[in-house]
Amino acid sequence: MKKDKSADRISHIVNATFRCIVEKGYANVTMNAIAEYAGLSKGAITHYFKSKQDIMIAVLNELDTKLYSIVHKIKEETNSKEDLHYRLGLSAGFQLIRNDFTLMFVIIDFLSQASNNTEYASIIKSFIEKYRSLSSDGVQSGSDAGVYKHVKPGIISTIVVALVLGIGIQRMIDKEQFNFDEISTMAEEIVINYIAR
Amino acid sequence: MKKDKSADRISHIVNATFRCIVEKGYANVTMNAIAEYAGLSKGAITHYFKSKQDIMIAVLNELDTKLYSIVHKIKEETNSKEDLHYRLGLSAGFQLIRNDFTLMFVIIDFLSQASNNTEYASIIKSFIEKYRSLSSDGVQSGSDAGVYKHVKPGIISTIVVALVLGIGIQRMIDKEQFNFDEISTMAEEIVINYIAR
Amino acid sequence: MKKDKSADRISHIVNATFRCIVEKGYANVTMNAIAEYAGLSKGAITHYFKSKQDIMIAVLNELDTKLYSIVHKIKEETNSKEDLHYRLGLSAGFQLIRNDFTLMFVIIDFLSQASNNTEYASIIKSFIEKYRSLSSDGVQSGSDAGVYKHVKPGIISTIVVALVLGIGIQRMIDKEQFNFDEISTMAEEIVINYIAR
Amino acid sequence: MKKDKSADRISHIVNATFRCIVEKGYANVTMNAIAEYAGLSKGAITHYFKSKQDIMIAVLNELDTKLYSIVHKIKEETNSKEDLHYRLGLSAGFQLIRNDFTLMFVIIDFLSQASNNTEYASIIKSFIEKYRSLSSDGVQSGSDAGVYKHVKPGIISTIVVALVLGIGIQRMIDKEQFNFDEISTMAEEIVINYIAR
DNA sequence: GATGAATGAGCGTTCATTCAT
DNA sequence: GATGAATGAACGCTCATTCAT
Repeated sequence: MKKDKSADRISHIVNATFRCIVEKGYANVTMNAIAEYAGLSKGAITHYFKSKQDIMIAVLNELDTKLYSIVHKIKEETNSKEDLHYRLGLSAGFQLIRNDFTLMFVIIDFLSQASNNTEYASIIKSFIEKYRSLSSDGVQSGSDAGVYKHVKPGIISTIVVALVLGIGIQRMIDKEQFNFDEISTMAEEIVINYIAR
Repeated sequence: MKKDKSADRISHIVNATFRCIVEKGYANVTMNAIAEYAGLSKGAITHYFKSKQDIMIAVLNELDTKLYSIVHKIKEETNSKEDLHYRLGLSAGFQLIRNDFTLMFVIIDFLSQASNNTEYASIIKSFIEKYRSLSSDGVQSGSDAGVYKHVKPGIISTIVVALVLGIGIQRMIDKEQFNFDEISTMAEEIVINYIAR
Repeated sequence: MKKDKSADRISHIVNATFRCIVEKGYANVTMNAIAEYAGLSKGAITHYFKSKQDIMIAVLNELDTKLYSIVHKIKEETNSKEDLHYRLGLSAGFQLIRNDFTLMFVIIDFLSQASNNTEYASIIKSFIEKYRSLSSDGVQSGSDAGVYKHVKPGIISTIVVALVLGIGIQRMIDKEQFNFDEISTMAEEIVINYIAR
Repeated sequence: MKKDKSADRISHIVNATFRCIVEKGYANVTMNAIAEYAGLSKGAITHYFKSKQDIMIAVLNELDTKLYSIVHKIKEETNSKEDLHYRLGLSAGFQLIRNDFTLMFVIIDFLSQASNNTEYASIIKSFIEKYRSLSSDGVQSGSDAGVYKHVKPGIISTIVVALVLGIGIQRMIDKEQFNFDEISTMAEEIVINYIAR
């Protein structure tokens, strides 16, 4: 029971920190701000996490887990042979960043830290790889099922991930004018047009 | 002559700062670090730039200018009707980030700051727009020349930019294993396959 | 109880700063110096005050409060109709700066900052006005009681304050030789000679 | 001839610095600001003065000289036995600060520095003494001439100076509402009422 | 003479971290 | 468990002063 309470607190702090990053940006998140957002004292934060970096890693892992669960859910849903779109995982990715506007901000924030932080780097790398792997598996299965041409799944999946990231970034910059739906639909069409028989 | 010397110093500081960002990441660039990289005293830096942010904006503008000049050069080169690849501007983008490994790091760094810095945001936005516009023009002219299908150039160009950014990011994360050439070639093929008659 | 401890610390810092101003002069008071005088770290100071200016304003307000309480005390004491001296408030002012040698230093220091700091200016103005008002009331009551001639109390009180400030400044400059008692006695005599029936 | 040019430059710099103090306050005067006000380069300033403090001392000396010349002029004018006012030097002092609004600011600025700067202190002291001495002489001569009572001139002159300083300070604080003329007239009346036969 | 580039000490302030209570 | 007082290193920046040109 105590463990659960502790786990709750930890999760509460992680969520507060996530909101903090979304609103202020990674660089402007302070321990004070996290404490404020969490409605706890500064001391309480350091009681559960030994350093700021530890909190950030927990946030990143939480993000990874959240995204993975969505990815996994989609994998389960796309067993129909005809579903070319879902098989690719492109729609899934677009849906992800479409519904949560803040996701790209946080990903880019961590990405920019990753070059000087091996721990961040490896979590991000693993996440990207998991997503590519999902997409790759989908392509392979589509290929095996005869609905896709014979293509290298690893290459296609990289392109799929690139489109999600690249389109997400451009919407980030362009907020108001970006026609997300039209562009994401076209991106899917282009890829499927290439690999579909 | 004196003016030139001053301009040299300014350019020297901007370059030092760029290297600094590449090696340490934006967040870890300090005035002290810039001074060290530039081989000058801290005071000398503030003699030429009134604030750290001013240096950063100069770096970003310099980056913008550099990229634009390459983009412009490519525009001049692609007057042959048959050159489907260059017309799109995809090859150009890939070449850019292929040859300068550090470019993506710096772009992502500034991008992550942009959400809290309108000045950065507008420079980045303008750069992305310039690139999209180049690509868009290429698509339009290809369309007019009858080598491309009738497509919305604005959409295609967004996808082109997305591919360059998204592939660049993945190489950034994957440094050693990423098969940049194979992936970029395939990305081009997919897009051209879609729009070519 | 905890609150009291915090209030103690704040008061401790304010006192340390006051001593600092007395010994070094406003312009030479640094956060480091305040911390040293208070026997705390620099960080501890900013824990209680968000800026140096905030400390200074606290010092000035404390000064104002201290002086006002003396002024008030004197007001209570001067209900005897015959007490021409106390009624004016001149003796009170002289006593004030006579007993605390450092007072004039600090007042002049803040005064010199006031032209560029509206917050200081308004606190000083309010203090001066409170003192003039006390003096003015005394004159008026003396006038009503028939022990003073009919004079404009507002003018007399300004002259009273001027004498306290002007004599205080000259003692400040002249430290050793200044015959404070003889001069202040004569100043009172001159004013009382004018307004007494 | 060269000497004169140099003297001109020095005087030019001193004047620029004086204006600088008036507009910004002593604490905010920088070498850069002086150079700007003087329309010279920073190097030119240090060519004529070896340090910032040296310029300030020159400004203070210039101020002393200016004031002394006015004081001296008045001394010459007040040989008429009947002129009780001028003899005291009170009118002179009031005229001085009445016509040049900025004078009190600068005097207070230097005064606040004086406690930690013996050079400033001695110049200010000497100026105050010169003024007291003038007033004192006037009182003495008035006493000898039989138009004044027998009083201690040293004491009266201190009170005269106190009134000028104290009234000047109050006008400084009160800018808009201060009724300078009425108050200064009354101040004179009070003193003369006391010492006149 | 005159310039302004360059220096570096010192400023106010921020903030992750420690620890007594 | 929980607090927030306290620390001190590091930050961006200012500015009097020096000195090569």
